[in-house]
Amino acid sequence: MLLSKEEESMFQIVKKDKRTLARVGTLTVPHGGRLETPAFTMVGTRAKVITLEPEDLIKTKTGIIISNTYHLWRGLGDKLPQFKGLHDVMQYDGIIATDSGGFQVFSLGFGREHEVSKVGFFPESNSTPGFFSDLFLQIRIWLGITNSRNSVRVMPWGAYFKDENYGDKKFVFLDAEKSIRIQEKLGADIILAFDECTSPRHGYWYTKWAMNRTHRWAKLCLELKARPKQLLYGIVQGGAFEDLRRESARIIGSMPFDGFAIGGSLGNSKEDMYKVLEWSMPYLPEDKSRHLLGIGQIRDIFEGVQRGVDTFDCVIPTREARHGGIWTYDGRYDVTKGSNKNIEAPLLEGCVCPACVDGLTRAKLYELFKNKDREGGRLATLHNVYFFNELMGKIRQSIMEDRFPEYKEEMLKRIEKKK
RNA sequence: GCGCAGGUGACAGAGUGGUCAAUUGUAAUAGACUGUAAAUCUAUCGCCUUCGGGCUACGGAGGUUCGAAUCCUCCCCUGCGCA
Repeated sequence: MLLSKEEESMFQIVKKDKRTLARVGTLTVPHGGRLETPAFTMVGTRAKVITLEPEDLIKTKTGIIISNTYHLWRGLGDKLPQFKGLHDVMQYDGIIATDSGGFQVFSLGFGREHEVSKVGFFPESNSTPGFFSDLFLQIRIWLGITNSRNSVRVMPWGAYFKDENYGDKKFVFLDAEKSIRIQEKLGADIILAFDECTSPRHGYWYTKWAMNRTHRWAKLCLELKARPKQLLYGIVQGGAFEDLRRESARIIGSMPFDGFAIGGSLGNSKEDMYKVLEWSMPYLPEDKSRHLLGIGQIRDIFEGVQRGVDTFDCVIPTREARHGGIWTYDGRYDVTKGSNKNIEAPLLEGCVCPACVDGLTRAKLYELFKNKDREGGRLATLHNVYFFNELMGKIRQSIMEDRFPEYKEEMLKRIEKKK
């Protein structure tokens, strides 16, 4: 499909909020898909949003999905060359992105060793490692001496992942080139540069060195990318250190990527995370879309939009659904709690998600969860996914109507008032 | 009536002289989940507590022993088999 002149720019700003950096935009990808932003990306790591069927994606108004290079690559093994492409496999016409595998460098590596998520919360650890501690760590990694939980070894040229099927003996290797080649084969509309996501517990120096690797790899990804029909996004790193974040955003932001993602360790608190956004955003071209990787809680979505984020992705709506967490405009509740046993009401009053419209009640969903019926997880996922998509629509609408800050305040008050 | 086999915390089911308030699983309750090692994980789960400990507990009643859920006696109950 040929793009008209006005569609040449892959991202178009439709409306800018006057009081914040929030904006409504349209993201167009080469295969023809279109997305109104701000939008939430559902996570379908292994080419499937867990529990959902193709028709469910349409029913939940899901406009964009992100799959994962590492998991698909490992999962497909030697069947990768025969892979028909994500749109085919998922039977999905919306926009599909693939993460590069850079997050697994962290999640399977120091995420496990440090037992943290990328937004860490450990107020007790007030001291960050110093230069020599970081140097020592860097040398240990290169020598392959890390905690046994850590199954990744990052080298200057790429990352080695322990192959769990072969004990500790065998490693598989992923680098910028391989990640790009796999992502081209997977055939998403948007692909991401291969990066190294660091841990919130890494010190300044290690974070800086990792950031420099990410920058080198970013340049490589740009040079190696062959397919014009895929958009390539660069990833800003730099942990929660202001000068690193600014440097990374400046360097990545000046490269000719089609869009930009903010990744990474986002610090030790929500405040850190919001600061990271504030430090990075000024260096990212305004006319390119900005994605906040792996972020997801309702408050974070509002704070992100306020600071200029266009797209988010997170497992929260889908994973929490499978665990019984039901999202509503009055916060989240756990449908597996006994208090739901006799509540003959929709999951959310007035909800028009496919599950609620079908007559699902809290009591019925409670029962499905108690019976360990997988249908429970599916129905809860339908609801949450619809809810998140609907919420993003309301956010877009509030920006269009110049009342985003008020809407944010009202929503956060409602959503966080509980308990 | 005789012969076996049993009776353990909400349930299932370990334990057969001390380290047992009693393994484990389920249920229950609470919590967590942020580019999916996750349809998962954690905590609590007899009563009281100044968190040191105290008290009541393994069908019931006695007994042996320094010490019993564990051994003995009697009783009650359940299942299977034979009458």
